[in-house]
Amino acid sequence: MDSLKTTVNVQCENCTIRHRAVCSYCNDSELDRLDSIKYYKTFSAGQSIANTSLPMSFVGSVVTGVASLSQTMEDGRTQMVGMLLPSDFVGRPGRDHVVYDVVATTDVTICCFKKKPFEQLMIEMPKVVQRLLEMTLDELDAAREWMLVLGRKTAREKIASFLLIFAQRAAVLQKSKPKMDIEFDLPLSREQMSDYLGLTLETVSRQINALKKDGIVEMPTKRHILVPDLSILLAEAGDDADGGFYS
Amino acid sequence: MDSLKTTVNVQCENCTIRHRAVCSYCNDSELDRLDSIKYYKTFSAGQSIANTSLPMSFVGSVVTGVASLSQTMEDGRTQMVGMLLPSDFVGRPGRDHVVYDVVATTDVTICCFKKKPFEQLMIEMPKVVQRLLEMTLDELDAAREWMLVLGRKTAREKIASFLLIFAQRAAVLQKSKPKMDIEFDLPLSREQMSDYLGLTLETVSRQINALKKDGIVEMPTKRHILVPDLSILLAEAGDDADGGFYS
DNA sequence: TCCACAATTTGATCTGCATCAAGGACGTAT
DNA sequence: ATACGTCCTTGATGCAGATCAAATTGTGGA
Repeated sequence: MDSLKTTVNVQCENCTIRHRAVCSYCNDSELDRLDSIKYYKTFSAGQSIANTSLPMSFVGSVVTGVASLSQTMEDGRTQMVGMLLPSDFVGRPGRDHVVYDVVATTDVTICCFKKKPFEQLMIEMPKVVQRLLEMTLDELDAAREWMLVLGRKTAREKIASFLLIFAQRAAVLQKSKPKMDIEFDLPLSREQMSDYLGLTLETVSRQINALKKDGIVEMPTKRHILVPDLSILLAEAGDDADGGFYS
Repeated sequence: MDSLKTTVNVQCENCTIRHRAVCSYCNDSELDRLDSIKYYKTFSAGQSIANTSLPMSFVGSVVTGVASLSQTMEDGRTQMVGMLLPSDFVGRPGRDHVVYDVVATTDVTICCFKKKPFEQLMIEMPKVVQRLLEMTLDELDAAREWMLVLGRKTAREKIASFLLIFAQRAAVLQKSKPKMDIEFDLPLSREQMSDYLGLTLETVSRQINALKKDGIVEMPTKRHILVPDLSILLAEAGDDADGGFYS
C-alpha cells in the first residue's frame, strides 16, 4: 500500500515493450543493494509463473496485473488460495519447492530478484527479513480471513466479500469522495472467481446478477463493476465496520 | 518438529504445580538471551488466552496442550482459523492487535516472553526474525492447505483431513513400525471440530461414525482414535502421497 | 463482416449438508 | 442412588448450491 507512489518505464526481458511499472522495493533507498540483482519480467494472461514441478529461480514483487496461487486435487478440484496484487511479494525465499501453482490471471509485470543473491542479502541485511516477516504476517491474516469466507459464508456473502477486495483498493486509489461510485474491472473470469470462492461458476454468475438486480452493484459490462455505496456492500459481505481482506 | 527432544519441569505462575514442558526456543543455545525475559504460564481448557478486546502482553511458544484461533461473525457464526500445537508460536510480534480469539482447547502450557523486550531482541538478533519468518511461512502453508479443505472437500474428506493432522504427528512421535496402529486422543469436541471444518456438529458426528463403520478408524472411546492404516486414511482425505497439514 | 470459440447466463433437477428435534451416554454434585 | 448438565448420537425434513443442459453474448481472427 505504501508503494504506487511513482511509476517508471521498464524494459521487459521477454518483449520489446517498455512497461509502466514500479516496485516498492526498488523505491526504498535503504534497499538499493537490490538494484544489482533485479530485472523486470512480464507474463501474459493465462501463463504459468511457477508450479510444483517447475520451481522459481527468482523472488520478486508484482508491479502490475494480478496473479493467482492455486492448489489442485488429483481429481481436478481446484481451490485458489491467494491472489497476488500489485506490491505483493512473489516467491518463497529460503524454500526450494513451490507448493502451489502460480498463474498470471491478467498480464503481469514482476520486478524479479535472482533467488540466490536475494537469499544472501537476507542474511546480510536484517531489514529485508523484517520486511518479509511483515508481509508474510499480512498474508497470513488475509488467508485466515478467507478461511472464514470459505467455511462459513453463503454464496451471496462470498461474492460480496470478493468484490470488496477490489472495491476497497479502488476506493483508496480513487480517494473517492463519499458520494462517488467506486469503479473497477474484474481481473478474474467467473470460473476463476468460483475457484477462489469455493463455488461453481454458475452460482457465481447467478449471485453476481442477483446483487446487480438488487442494486448493490452496477455492471455496465460483464467485467466492469460500479459500487454506489460501499457500506451496503460491506453489509452484504457479513462483515462489521472494517474487516475487509486488504483492510 | 525439531523440539520435543527433552522436557523439563517448570513452575507455573498461575498454580503451584510444576509442569512437564519444554520450549524449543529455550533449548536453543544461540537464543539464551531469551532466558531473562521468559516465564511459563498455564491455561485450563476453555480459558481465553487473548481476544480482540484483550490483547496479549506476551508472545511465546506452546509447550503442551492445544489452543485454537477463531474468528466470529456478528451473528455468531464462527470459523476456527488455526490450531496451535506444541512447538507452535503464539502471538504477533510487532503487532498491537490480535485479530482473532485465542482459546485454550485443552489445558495449555505456554513458554512466554515479555512482548516489548522480545521485540527489542528481534531488532538486535537477526536470527530471531529469521526463525519467525520460517515459522510464519509454515503457518501460511498450513492455512492455504486448509483453504483447500474448506473450499473443496466433502464432509467425509474434511473429517479424514482433520484426523490426519493428529495421526501424522502421532506417527512421528510413535516412530510407529509399519504394522502398528497409530493412536491418539482427540483434543477437540465435536463442536470445535465442526468450527474448524466449516460443518455442523451433527455432520461431524455422522461422518466420524461412518469412517468407524467402514473400518477406516477405530474409536474405543469418543475421544480416542486408532488408525490401522494411515495410507487408507490419506486416500479418504483426497490427498496424494504426502500433502498432509503438518507434513 | 462473418465465423468459430470462449465466456456468461439461464433453466430444470438433484443432493449433501443444515436444520430441527429427540434421545442416549457419561461425569459430577447432591 | 439420583438428578442435572454437557457432550454425543440418531432420525426426519428442508434448502442452498451442485449438476446437467441449452441458449446467449462477447471476442479475436480470417
